[in-house]
Amino acid sequence: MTEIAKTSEPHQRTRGDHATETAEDYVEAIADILESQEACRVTDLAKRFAVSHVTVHRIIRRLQDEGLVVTKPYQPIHLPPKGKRLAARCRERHTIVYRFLLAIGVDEATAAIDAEGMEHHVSAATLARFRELAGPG
Amino acid sequence: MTEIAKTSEPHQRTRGDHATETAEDYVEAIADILESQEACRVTDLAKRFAVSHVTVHRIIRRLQDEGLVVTKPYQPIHLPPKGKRLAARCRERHTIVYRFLLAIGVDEATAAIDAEGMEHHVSAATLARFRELAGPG
DNA sequence: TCGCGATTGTAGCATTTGCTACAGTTGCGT
DNA sequence: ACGCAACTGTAGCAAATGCTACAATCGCGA
Repeated sequence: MTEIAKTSEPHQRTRGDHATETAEDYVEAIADILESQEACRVTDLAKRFAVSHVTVHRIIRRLQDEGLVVTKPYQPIHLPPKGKRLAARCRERHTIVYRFLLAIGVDEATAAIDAEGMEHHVSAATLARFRELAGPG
Repeated sequence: MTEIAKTSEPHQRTRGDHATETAEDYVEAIADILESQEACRVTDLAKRFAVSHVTVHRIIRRLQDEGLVVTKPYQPIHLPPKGKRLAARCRERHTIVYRFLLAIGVDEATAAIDAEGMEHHVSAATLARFRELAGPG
């Protein structure tokens, strides 16, 4: 019973959602860091996410497998075109959500925190409405 | 390096966020089900979340440890006062987010989906603004 | 009352994401 | 040229959330 898992790779649907969020967060962070520094290292991300360097290392390795980032042992992390595109999309979405929250009267600190969590759950349709209501940027 | 994990229980911060979301989702779902049926069973939740009954069983056991739900072997699931309070809070928040999305012009189907994901990331301050902008319910 | 289907519970495994502890690299200063 | 500190990588563990497969329980109909 339960009639689930009709597809070949079972539990990948829900897991996938979270994995996607992680990928987006990391790629976005890497793009951010690469704007203020010449190189992005595992340690930078570990500080950013308040996580051990080991966790970052493993996630980066997975992102590399997915073609979203590029690294070599003991070398900084780069974004290939695919990663840059994703970063740009995430960045834009994040900005829209953030500006929208400000526009409806949420204070900056709260808007920053909420945008961080909300952005991954805002559909294209909702984002479009947010964009309009956020007013001119 | 990494200077994290100063507290006694390390990786509980981030994990905790997700665990909280799960708890809220389940308690909310139980409250929902108990409104349309006289009893809420593991199977009902498994269908609701499109997950195996085993996964539900384990989560319910954890929620029971936290005092959010009450169950006995082979018996339906109930909500103690603590669980009912949490459910009420979640429900209200969910409703506000949903009504808000409708108010800004998002279609019902999309609003339902987005509200589901967004609700866990909306702070009290943002929720207050949402409530005002959602208009009279 | 007996049995069979549905529900619930248990065992065991995989994956993700945390961690600590330790090992390997790199690079800079002496 | 050497060594130490910082950074990176590896090994191994815990917990959460998925799964399948199998066992146990319940309840209803024959």
